[in-house]
Amino acid sequence: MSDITPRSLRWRDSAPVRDEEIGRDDPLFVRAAARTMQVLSAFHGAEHPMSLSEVARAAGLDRSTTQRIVHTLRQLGYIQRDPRDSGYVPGIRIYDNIFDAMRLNRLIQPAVPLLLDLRRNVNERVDLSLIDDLRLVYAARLPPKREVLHAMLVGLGVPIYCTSAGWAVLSRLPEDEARDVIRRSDRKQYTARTLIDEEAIMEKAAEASCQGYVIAEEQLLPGEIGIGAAVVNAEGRPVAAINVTALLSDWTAEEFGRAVGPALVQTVSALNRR
Amino acid sequence: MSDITPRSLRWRDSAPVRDEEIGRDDPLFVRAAARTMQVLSAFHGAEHPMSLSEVARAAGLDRSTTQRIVHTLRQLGYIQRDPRDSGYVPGIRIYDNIFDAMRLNRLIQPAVPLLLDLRRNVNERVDLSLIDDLRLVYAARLPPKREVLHAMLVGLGVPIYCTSAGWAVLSRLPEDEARDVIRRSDRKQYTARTLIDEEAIMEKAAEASCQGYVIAEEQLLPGEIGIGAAVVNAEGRPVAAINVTALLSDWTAEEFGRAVGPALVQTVSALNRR
DNA sequence: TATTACTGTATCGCCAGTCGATACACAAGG
DNA sequence: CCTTGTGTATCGACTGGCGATACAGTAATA
Repeated sequence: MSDITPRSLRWRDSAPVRDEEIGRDDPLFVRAAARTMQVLSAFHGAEHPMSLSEVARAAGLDRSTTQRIVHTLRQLGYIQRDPRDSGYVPGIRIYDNIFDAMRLNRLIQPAVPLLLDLRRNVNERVDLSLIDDLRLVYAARLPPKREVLHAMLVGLGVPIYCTSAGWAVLSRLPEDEARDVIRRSDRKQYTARTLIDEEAIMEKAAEASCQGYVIAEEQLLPGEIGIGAAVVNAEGRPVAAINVTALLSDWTAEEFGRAVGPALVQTVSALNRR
Repeated sequence: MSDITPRSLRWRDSAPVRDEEIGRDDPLFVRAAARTMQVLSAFHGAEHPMSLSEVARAAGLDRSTTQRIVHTLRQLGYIQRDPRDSGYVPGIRIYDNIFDAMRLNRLIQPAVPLLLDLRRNVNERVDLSLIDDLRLVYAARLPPKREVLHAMLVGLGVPIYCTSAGWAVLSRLPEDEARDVIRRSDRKQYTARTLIDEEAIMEKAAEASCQGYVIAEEQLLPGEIGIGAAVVNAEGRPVAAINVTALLSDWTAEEFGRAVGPALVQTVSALNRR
């Protein structure tokens, strides 16, 4: 079974609903809702449609409980049976939620035309991502004219510690928070050049801080070069990031920075503080 | 507040979780899960970030209950507060679910390269949509070179009764089911030319049935022309649809059909019965 | 043909957990 | 001042969900 993303591109470190989060000492915390979402998020990183027991295991719930919740979610359209291979998969109803999320997101709406402008200028892949603790989640993704497969990876999460956009985000955080993010990341060595040393990463953040953007070479995928900048809100806190990605075979880092950097900074500053 | 979709493009007939669905006579139906999803789907068609009371009203739940569920979903990242305007909006965690849904969908994976091929041939917007009862939900959407805004409307639902893709879907259903879908649709007159008569719609379906594709002119938006074909599974039931959309100013219906039809049929048949 | 290990599905009693009433602090607008 | 909206918190009554337990089917062992 092929996948819409190459194997190397599937990061599993998206944060699932953790078991410990349930049963917390919070009178307002309704466990049933958490259980429901645990079931829904049981599909994280799954390779195949999942059987009931697999869902239960992934959700950390009893098989009986899982059964009833799955049954309910199925009736509501949030879970379906896979038509061929037997097993459960997320249902179409989910798509409604993502559409609502994008529609109500104050950042995405004004960003789209600006991203299109940027793409027109630089003619490489342009991404807008939102920040989720340790990772960036693609919210919009414009492929370059030269089409690659990644047309629709909205929802994919990439780590902050080893991406250009992530470094740009770090540069806008107070130092202690930035270091905290880095430390809590499980720094995997995706390529030989992936930075995992805290100081090295902070140095990249510093670079982003003074230039407004920062370039990452081969951090997640060999042969890939990225340039990223962070979007901040009215309080100056980072809320999103934009990055442009290209192939190292087409650019040197210096050329890439000179060609794309200014346009990127301009796009980001148009979105800042809104 | 601008929106990522023009006002005329926001169909509200996406099916929310209905109140009647809760409290049904089903011992396996867990109400708490339904309540949770009612809260999550309360954002359907919302124009602004919603206050607690608005969420409660939209979800059809008590304010207290809503409060606790929102509280929980917020801790889990499925709901956030809008940073500027006060109010709740769907959280980033939602994006994980959509990504899982797409990744585990057996149809989307093999479809992407085929859609790219098709787009390369016809050079107009190409959509893949999944069927959700009365509507089609965009699952992949490839904009044409000539960029329009609609870069990322994954998750948008459009009605079946008045779209080319929808007619193609109808053509693959048994007649009684097709008529049932049409009757249950609340047939709105989007444009002057929108078909709302059952027989007229069935005729379009018949056209789709013999040609393999069908053309729709100005059904949802003035000036828009679309051509659609349905994808069927091994049992011959429709599971998805592909449509190509262009501007009436660029094509006559006949030209459009001759130019795009064969390529579309070929793409669809490559996806059929898998 | 048993045996085992999976599926998905169904039933039911007990008691944990949720509902919803009720209340409070605060802000905006008349 | 009152009124009407926020968001948040507390708590007792009672319901509704948990999870043990069971069963039919299927597929891959022996």
